Amino acid sequence: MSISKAALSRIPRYLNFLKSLPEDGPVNISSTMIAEKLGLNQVLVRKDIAIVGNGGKPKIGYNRAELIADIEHFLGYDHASDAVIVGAGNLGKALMAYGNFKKYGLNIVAAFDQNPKLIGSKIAGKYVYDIAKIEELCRKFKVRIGIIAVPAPEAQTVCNHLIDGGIRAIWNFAPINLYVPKKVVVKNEDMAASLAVLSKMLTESLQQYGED
Amino acid sequence: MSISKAALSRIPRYLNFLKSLPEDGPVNISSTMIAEKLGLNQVLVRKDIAIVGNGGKPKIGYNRAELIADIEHFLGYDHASDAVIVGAGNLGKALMAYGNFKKYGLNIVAAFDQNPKLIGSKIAGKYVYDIAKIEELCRKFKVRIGIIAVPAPEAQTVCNHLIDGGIRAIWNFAPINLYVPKKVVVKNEDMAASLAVLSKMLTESLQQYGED
DNA sequence: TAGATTGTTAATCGATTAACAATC
DNA sequence: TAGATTGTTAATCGATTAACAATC
Repeated sequence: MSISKAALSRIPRYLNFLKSLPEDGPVNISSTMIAEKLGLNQVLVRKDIAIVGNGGKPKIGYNRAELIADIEHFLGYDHASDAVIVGAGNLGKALMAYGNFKKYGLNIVAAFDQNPKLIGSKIAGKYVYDIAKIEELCRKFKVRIGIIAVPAPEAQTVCNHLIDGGIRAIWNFAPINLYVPKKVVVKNEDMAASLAVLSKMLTESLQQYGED
Repeated sequence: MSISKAALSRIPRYLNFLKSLPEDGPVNISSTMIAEKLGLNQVLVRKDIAIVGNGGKPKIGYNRAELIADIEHFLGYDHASDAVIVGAGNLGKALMAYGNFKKYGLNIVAAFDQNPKLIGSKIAGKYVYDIAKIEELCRKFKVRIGIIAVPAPEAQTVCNHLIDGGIRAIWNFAPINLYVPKKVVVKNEDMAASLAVLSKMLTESLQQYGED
């Protein structure tokens, strides 16, 4: 069954909500409830759940624990993929320290930086290697995912090295458009885009509800 | 003229691309070129540009400098909005050090943290205040945008304080669903969602192009 | 049985793409 | 003038929502 990016993006929200419910609360949960709490249409929620889980029961709803397990499996949280991160500055550190990635099926195995003061040190339990070793180490450990957390001017160079090392997916935090071969996928974490959307939402809200 | 979130998200990419062109290069640029470089449909690009700019010339294209100015104006990069950031840990620091926000029309005026060691210090030129002062200072300085960069368990509390302080837009980096009044807008920077999309793109690419 | 809820089929809506006229 | 490019109108596509049948 195929799933759209929009639908896919909602799945982790369902999981997050389901996990926030008290352990000793009701065993079952309805799509109506999920939809209401997350501000979504209930049919949409049911359709999304139909893709990831194996169904609920009319009048009963979905078994919460089962649904959690289904979503975690669907999202691959039960078998982590290895990743490397390039750039051990504030952003890189923040990402490594974030810690939740393992929960999200992403296992950061190493970091790279060009700063001699950082090379050889450990951050959040991960070794920081010389950026010159990207290709060699990615190949050696068969890593498929690279996270780019370097300043924009260095991002394309870093990206090229990652690809030379056999990386097939890039999570790009640098505010720049990367050029990659067709078989490499890029997901941009585009702060400027987010900010543009936030600004517009704010402007509309101020118009609709007034300044106070 | 109204603009969709999808279209809005593309606008900063155009700007970024236009600015990456050499200063002493051609004066004009065509939608065809922009579309090709960014991997978009050319009609889409023209429609987007029609919303933000005041037109190009058949056979000539768009004046690059004018288009840059139009986009910057449209995105509000020429009149910054004040914002505060809550959480001066790694992520908060990374966001403050990022520096580009001012370019993007966002002026971070202060940070808040609960850590006594940080309170009173300066990070990237911004004072870190006690988290207890959020409401008071947001009111005083009439700040409308709050950035949440605290751990998930604290996010809702912080959010409530920001709203009490008159904040109307929240940029949320905590992996949690925030509950807010109707007039407050929230933009989630949802890492789990991004990661889910990246994973799926990777899986599809591996299927389509093979493992190597 | 009656009501609540799931799941599916049809309708709607909005965004993207295609076709093409306008024009420098 | 001819060709390239913009800008607009129509067609397509996909996602969301509405209607409703199935069922515990």
